[in-house]
Amino acid sequence: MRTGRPRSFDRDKALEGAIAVFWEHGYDATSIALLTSALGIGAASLYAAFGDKRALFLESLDRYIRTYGAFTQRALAEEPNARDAVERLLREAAAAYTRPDRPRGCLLITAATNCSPQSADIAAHLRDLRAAGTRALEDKIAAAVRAGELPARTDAHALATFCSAVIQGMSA
Amino acid sequence: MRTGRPRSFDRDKALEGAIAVFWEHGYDATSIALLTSALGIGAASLYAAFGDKRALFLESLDRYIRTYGAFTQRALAEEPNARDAVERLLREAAAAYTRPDRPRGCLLITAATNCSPQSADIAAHLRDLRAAGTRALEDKIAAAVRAGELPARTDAHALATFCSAVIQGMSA
DNA sequence: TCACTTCTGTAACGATCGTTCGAGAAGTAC
DNA sequence: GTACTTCTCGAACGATCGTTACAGAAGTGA
Repeated sequence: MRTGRPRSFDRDKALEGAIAVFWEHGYDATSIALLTSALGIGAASLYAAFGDKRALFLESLDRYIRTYGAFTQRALAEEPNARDAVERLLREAAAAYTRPDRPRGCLLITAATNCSPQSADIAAHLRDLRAAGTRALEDKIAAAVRAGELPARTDAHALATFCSAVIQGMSA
Repeated sequence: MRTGRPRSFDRDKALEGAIAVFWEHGYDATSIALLTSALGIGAASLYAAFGDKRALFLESLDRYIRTYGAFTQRALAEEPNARDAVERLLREAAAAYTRPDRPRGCLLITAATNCSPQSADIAAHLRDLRAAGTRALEDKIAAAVRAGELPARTDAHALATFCSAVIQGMSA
């Protein structure tokens, strides 16, 4: 059994709250004071539970991708046809980014636009994640081209990039 | 003649430099220290010439719209056909947002995403400016529909919103 | 009960934020 | 020359940033 004074808050609920705050304000604009007041816990507790701000953001990001943002991977994995996958992707993105009970847009897209120079690594990390998503879409399209579902002259890279741009535009 | 010690720098050049810094880092992430080092001016001189940070940003924004961002209004004003206007808009936006000698994207779109709560009015102002641009596009499309250039059932609002989303996506 | 461990609230750290004050520099007007 | 106005440099303001030290609270194991 774990000894010592038990934590007075639910770590998972706090993480969920942190996701909401980061989602709404981005990384830089989310201060520790904002987090502590939103989550109702002291700064020391937050640091003891999650490390520093950067680690808390990365953990929030990881959970976000596996929950709120998972529809993108599901669309690509569950739809056998590439065209259906793209259509579902766009439809679900439009729905997900405008839900009234959640912050608007996509955490990956908006969290680190215009970040300060000292958090450039966070911005780079988010850029990599977005690029990975675009590449997954490109692979799906390229596979469909090889399978004959799409015209042979389809530029998979350009099409995937365009779809990502549309999604990023919807997010804003 | 204006008496007193003359200003040691070119106000217009400084404003141009401020546009570049705001364009690259956004509003919140642009600190006064960043501006003074980029422009080679002391903080007091900057305040004497432009007021405070907010006023400097608004003046930079005004000048940006009339120079770098003017292609949008030109496309709508100079192209008689709505379809040509939209095509030109998209092409010129793609070119303008990827010029290697300038920061990427659009200042209006990226400057105040994820801003801190105390600069929410700046974000609201930028939102209004973007909305005005979308409305101008919508008016152009609606006029084309009335003139018979586009199908009568065209949803001008939806189409204009979609084009704006694509442009905003290209900016990111 | 008593040691031990872990968490919590408070207060503070140095750094940076936007902004301003004061002394001196650099001009014009007389 | 002197008076006057304006700008420039450096230091400093209070506020906030992310982060941590410290003392006490609240548990477990004996």
